[in-house]
Amino acid sequence: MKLYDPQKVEQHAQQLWDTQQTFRVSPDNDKEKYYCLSMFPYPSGKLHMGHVRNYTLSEVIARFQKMQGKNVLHPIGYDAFGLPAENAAIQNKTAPAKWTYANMAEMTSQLKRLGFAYDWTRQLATCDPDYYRWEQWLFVQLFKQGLVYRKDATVNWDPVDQTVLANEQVIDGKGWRSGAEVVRKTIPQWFLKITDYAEELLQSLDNMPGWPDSVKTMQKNWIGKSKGLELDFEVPEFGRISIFTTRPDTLFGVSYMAVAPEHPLALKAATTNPDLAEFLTQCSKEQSNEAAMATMEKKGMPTGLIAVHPLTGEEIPVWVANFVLMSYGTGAVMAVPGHDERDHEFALKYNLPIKRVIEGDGDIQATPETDYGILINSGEYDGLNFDQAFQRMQHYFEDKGTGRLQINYRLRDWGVSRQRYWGCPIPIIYCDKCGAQPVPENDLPVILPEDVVFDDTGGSPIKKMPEFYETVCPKCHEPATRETDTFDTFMESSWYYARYTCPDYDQGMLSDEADYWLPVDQYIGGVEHAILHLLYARFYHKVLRDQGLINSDEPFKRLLTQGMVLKDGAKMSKSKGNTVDPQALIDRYGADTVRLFSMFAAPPEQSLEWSDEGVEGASRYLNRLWHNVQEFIAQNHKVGSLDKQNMTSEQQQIRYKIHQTIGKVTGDIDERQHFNTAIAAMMELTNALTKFKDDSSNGVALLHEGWLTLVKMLSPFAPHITQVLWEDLEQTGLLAEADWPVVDNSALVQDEVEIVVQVNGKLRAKVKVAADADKESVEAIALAEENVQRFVDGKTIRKIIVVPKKLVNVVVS
RNA sequence: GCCGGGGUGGCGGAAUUGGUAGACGCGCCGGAUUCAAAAUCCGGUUCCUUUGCGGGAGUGAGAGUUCGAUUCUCUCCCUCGGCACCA
Repeated sequence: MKLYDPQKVEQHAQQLWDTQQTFRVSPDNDKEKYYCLSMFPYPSGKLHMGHVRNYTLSEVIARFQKMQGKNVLHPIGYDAFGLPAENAAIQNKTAPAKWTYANMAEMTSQLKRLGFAYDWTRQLATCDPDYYRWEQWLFVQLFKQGLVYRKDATVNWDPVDQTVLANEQVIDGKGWRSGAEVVRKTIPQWFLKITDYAEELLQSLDNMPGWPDSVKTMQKNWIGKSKGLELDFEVPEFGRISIFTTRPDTLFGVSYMAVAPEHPLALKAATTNPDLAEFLTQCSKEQSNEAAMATMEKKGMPTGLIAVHPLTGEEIPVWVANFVLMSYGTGAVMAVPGHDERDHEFALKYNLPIKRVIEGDGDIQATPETDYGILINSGEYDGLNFDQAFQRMQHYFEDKGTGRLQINYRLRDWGVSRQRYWGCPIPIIYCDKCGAQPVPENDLPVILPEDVVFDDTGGSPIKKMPEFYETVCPKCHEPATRETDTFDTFMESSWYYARYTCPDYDQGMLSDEADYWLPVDQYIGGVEHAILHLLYARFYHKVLRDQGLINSDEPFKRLLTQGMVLKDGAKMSKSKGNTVDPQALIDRYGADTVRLFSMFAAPPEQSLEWSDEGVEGASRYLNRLWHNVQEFIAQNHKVGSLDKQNMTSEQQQIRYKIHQTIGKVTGDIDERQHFNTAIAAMMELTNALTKFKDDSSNGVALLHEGWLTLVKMLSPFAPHITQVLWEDLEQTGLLAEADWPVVDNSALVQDEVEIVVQVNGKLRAKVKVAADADKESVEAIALAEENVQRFVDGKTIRKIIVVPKKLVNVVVS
């Protein structure tokens, strides 16, 4: 009998797919298309188990869909720009490009060794000028259409290295290399008007049944639509300032105002107030990310300025507060400590008045009451509820011209400028006379020089390369300066899924083929991308649609968010030293085992706890399968057709098991996407077939059907071993191109079912009844059970609940 | 802090619509095979109690709804992910 040699088996199968170009696809209008995609990897070095898991998930779905007869696009590429390449460049004294290309080559060979069913002809890398030139082209179009603008924004500045730091490079408020205290610095940067699409991005979520509710909720909250009033407050010594509030009903409870440290009012007041100026400097050293803002100590300082309450005429102090965000609303808020948590905390700390203006009987001085209610202490507005008060105030301020209805979004415009080298150059030229000019389309792409040297500060080399940034103005042809910032790498990952449909097209960003394949039918990737990447990609898709490049509204029909791969309860990482190298496992057990284990260990959405023993188990299972099928083949039976009319009870049972498993596995892959239970069901079938010893003609026919069915169903998970078993079972063609098995409902008919008998909800017996037995006879059979009688005897039967084909519950007292 | 997940045997997990808690696998225990070991095969394996049949408890903690709750509701604890310059 043939022995199972994974390395030999896998080489054989991979060679077949390679020479026959099995997974190369082109549009075919005779077949239903299916586009299956995993989030592409950042080429950080070698593959890690998270990659293996991600790509095996899309692999199983892609191969399954192909066996359903669909025209399946399953591509792969590299998200090649990014910070780690620069870090490696500093550390290893190599150019980021060199490091990146070497990593891509390494990872490609690993992906090939895993036998993934990719169309390798469509491979792309985002650092390729043939890719990013179209990103630059799109940016120029958006620039011309006014969807791009430049404004000042905050960055982390390392004053020693004289460089901008990513949030990740700021550790406890200090630069990661220099250790210097990082400060906030404001510099002009480019923005995409994603907020123009906020409403559509929000509305479309209601029409995306293929996305997990959790992701849709996160995006909804991220967009954060809120309806409120924008109100103008007169500040006699400054002018008018606007605030945004969702709670105008609490306007009479305002006891102070607060503005962001970057607010013009704060800056002006600081010019004559050294203490305030010092406070603003302090604020500029605090981290500006949202988590830090929310958890830091709330601090403030009065500006000395007074605002006039628009309804009562009362004078209220204007404070600067470190928790007010310049980037949300107007950068100024009215503070109602009686009915807002944060205002309350601040008022207690600085001894500001707390007023009750919503009915209630708690101690408002001790605890704020944030629920809606009936207005009190609000003059003519007393007795109104939230909606009434909102409307009357809206009308009042609109008539006066000092307030207006305002829909606000928490979502901010997308800042795309990065002061980094290893990214796509922003195609802009600055001219002293003509201002910022887009690079003419004929001059695209602006190519990033790849032969560069990094110094120890980590600053971008192209900022010191006159041969890169010295140019002429495309309008007046006078000497001008090229933009040296590059794009946020989310720009590349926002449209790569579309470029896979036509990766070599050089006449435009996308060809007609895009609309054949798009939208992506199944997208798979880490849950950590639930908001940013997925929101940016959705935005980009709508932009591409509005440019007339594609005709769908959303990029990803169905989304599967996979959990992380853990070892010893922690995320695998080099610094923790708890990584597992998939390559070593492939060398030892083969790709099929690694793939099978990664699918079997946990359902895809959950985190996966690594287990060396579990891999051993997967390998053992494949060995057992191989052995059992080879043993069946070695017996050299003549396989005839099944005589369904004359089956023994055992034969009926094994046939039931085969077809029940087909239903289970198909549903688990297609609908539930719980691949672990699909594998468990196949293991059960393997166990059942192994135990089924029957040399009769029907027995052999059933075993043949069973093993063949199993080989087919396991093929998306373990395509190599099953391809060889398929050949050994004397089947023709490639298993990857075979039809998926279909359930024969006649095999699932059962005359008898087992039902559970409970007394007061506790299991007391199991009985077999006819499948079509009526309620009365089921009750009678259940009550006749000896162990049921023990618990019913001497008590009164209150009622009997019968769930057909499942259970009987006798309620006694 | 805010938003979104997760918590079930010794371990990974199963229970799909409120209906047998622990499928499948790992580990462990016992047996077969072997000169011996590895590998393989067979059997057992939630905990407590019982020779056995059986009984009791049990899904992070506490309450609630229900004939019946791992599943629904509320409060709390722990943990993971995201928070806009990591990708």
